[in-house]
Amino acid sequence: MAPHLLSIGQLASRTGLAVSAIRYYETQGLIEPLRNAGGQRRFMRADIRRLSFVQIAQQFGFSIARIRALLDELPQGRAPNEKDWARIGQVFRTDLDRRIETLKTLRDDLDGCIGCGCLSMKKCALYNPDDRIAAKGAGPRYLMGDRPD
Amino acid sequence: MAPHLLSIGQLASRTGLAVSAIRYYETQGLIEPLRNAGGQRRFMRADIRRLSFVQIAQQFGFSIARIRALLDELPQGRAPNEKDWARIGQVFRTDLDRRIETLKTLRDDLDGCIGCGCLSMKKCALYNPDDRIAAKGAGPRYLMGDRPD
DNA sequence: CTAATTCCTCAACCTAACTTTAGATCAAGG
DNA sequence: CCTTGATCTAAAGTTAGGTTGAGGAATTAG
Repeated sequence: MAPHLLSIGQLASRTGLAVSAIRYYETQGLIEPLRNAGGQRRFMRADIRRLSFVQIAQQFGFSIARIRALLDELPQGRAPNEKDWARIGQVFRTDLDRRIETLKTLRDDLDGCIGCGCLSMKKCALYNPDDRIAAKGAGPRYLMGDRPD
Repeated sequence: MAPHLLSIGQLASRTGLAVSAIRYYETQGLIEPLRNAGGQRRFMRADIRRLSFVQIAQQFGFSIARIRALLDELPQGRAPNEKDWARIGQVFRTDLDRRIETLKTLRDDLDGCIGCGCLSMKKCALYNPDDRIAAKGAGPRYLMGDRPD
């Protein structure tokens, strides 16, 4: 085997991924291995980093589709350099900040609720959280079940 | 219909849930409606709050199984009071705090990475995150694909 | 009383992210 | 050359959290 090419099993042990997962990622367009004469997949060393990136992104809660979009921004011809990866890191950063803020707001709302008995009263911040769940469409207007009238 | 009992359609419009979702929640043990003579479900008003709680808990990212466990702590005979709900609120609070901390750690690690070119270098905090992903078993030791030697 | 709703159950389908299985082929060691 | 282990494809199975549809019964409005 060409010294710089890896079989799927070798890539699996280098990344910690299951062989089946790597094949699945190929169907999802996250990697595009070469094939040898016998039809077996042959991966470049850069694919190790690429799949490692996939795993990190998944820890961050990104979907396969979103990860593919990020990977599509990497250069095609050359191996990605530090700046390429750093630019993607910035996307993570922004996303994490947003998620932390969301959770903090939720927690703070909840704090008010615990203090004031919100979970059964009419005025709590979770009571009419239109802004937070607006994206979900015509959801419940009065989450804890009390009526407006 | 008894004045204090609700049909599944009424409960659906009061909670914003789909009728099918309410039936599903019953199969999952989140609610146990009565049945009328004709075999149709009849819900108590307290179930409005119960299902509203389910929706809030889902916003918090809790699984059905975990929500069922929380609901199981509510009193059986009487309608839950403020203290009952507040005790559960405390569980949310603890969980949220833990998740915020996790995300912050991840973000701070990432900040170091962006600053130092981590995403392609050998020493970044994401490089060997055993502590963070230990629970996942024998995962990759060197996430970004560089070898230890 | 009749028609229109609503509700019933059961089974099948859906997305995401994979794993498992079956049967066949490829590659490498002795 | 032969055996063993790795790989191949395609299809089906898995878990979570539901939705959809078929065929039939109950309720409600007029």
